[in-house]
Amino acid sequence: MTLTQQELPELEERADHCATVERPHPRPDGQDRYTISEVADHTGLSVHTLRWYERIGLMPHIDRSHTGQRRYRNRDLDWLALVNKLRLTGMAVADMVRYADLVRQGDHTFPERRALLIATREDVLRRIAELRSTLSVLDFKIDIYTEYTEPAADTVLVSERADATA
Amino acid sequence: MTLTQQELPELEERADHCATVERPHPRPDGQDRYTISEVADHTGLSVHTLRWYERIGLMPHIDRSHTGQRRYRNRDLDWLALVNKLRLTGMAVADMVRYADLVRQGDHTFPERRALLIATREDVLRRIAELRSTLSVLDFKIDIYTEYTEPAADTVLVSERADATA
DNA sequence: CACTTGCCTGGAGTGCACTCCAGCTCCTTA
DNA sequence: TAAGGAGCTGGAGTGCACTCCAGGCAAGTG
Repeated sequence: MTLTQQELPELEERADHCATVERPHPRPDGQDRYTISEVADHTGLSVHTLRWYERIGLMPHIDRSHTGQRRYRNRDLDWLALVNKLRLTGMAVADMVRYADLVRQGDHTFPERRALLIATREDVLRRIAELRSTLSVLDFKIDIYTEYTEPAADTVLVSERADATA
Repeated sequence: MTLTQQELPELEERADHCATVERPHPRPDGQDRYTISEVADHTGLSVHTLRWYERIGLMPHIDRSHTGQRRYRNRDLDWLALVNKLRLTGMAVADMVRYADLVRQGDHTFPERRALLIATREDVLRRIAELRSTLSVLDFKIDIYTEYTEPAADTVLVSERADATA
């Protein structure tokens, strides 16, 4: 409990930071022709995964060099950043492919895209609520274990037992 | 952004609610001998999953009826509630089994259990931060689509284009 | 008594999201 | 020019977390 209160500012700060400070592109537009391994380094995804994303239709068309090697652009990095975020929220890859399809189909899919994002947003809110609830449980149990493993010298030991499920 | 601010109270409320209002046991201690399907209904886990959890060592010993059928107790429901929460945070089943092992080994594992919970807690905080960051991105994109799909009658249409990765 | 329902077991199967492999081309460096 | 390294493809393999199946037992119902 105590810890939850303590951490709130930390969370806010992080969220704001991530929202406003976009990681800049490694190279400016015009000189943005990244190899697959550069993109892997930048995004944290493996080269296997990058090729696989393309196969399943999760990526837009990727430019190729004259020898057929992939050359990613800054907009591809942006797309991958979004995919990465959605992935971390637990969104299924199939749903992301659905969204990619909508983008490919053109501007008339704006309402559908919007609906999909709003549904995702609701889902993210639910997950945050779940996590905060879990955090309370963890703090409760950690407090109990702390009492048992680090009893303060000037404190009378509580006779209460650590709860059965701890 | 606007929406994020708006939702904060909702999140807090939910977290507090889940933390403080424990769902009571369906039956009081002493009359708590639930069949596997009752437990499945209560926890939302399938009977398959419940049996599988037992097989892999994620459950403590479960009582059996004279005919060999499982009879779960209230403390088993409590344990499953914890497992369910940890599962929703993305904790690997193998890690939960590790924790269950520590519980089985007895009180001398208190420090190790505490360390494990603290590590999990850090992980949960990271996930919450990620989700909040994703939320910002979603709100940003939703705002853009809202402008394009529901332009207010008294508002001049902005000429800015929806960003490329939307 | 037959029938249905619920539970039991060990083991096989499923879906997802990667992850790796074999065999190839192309380019650079010694 | 030989060797090494990065990239290419289609397809096979992996690990996780379930999910289902076959075959059987026990209790309740008409």
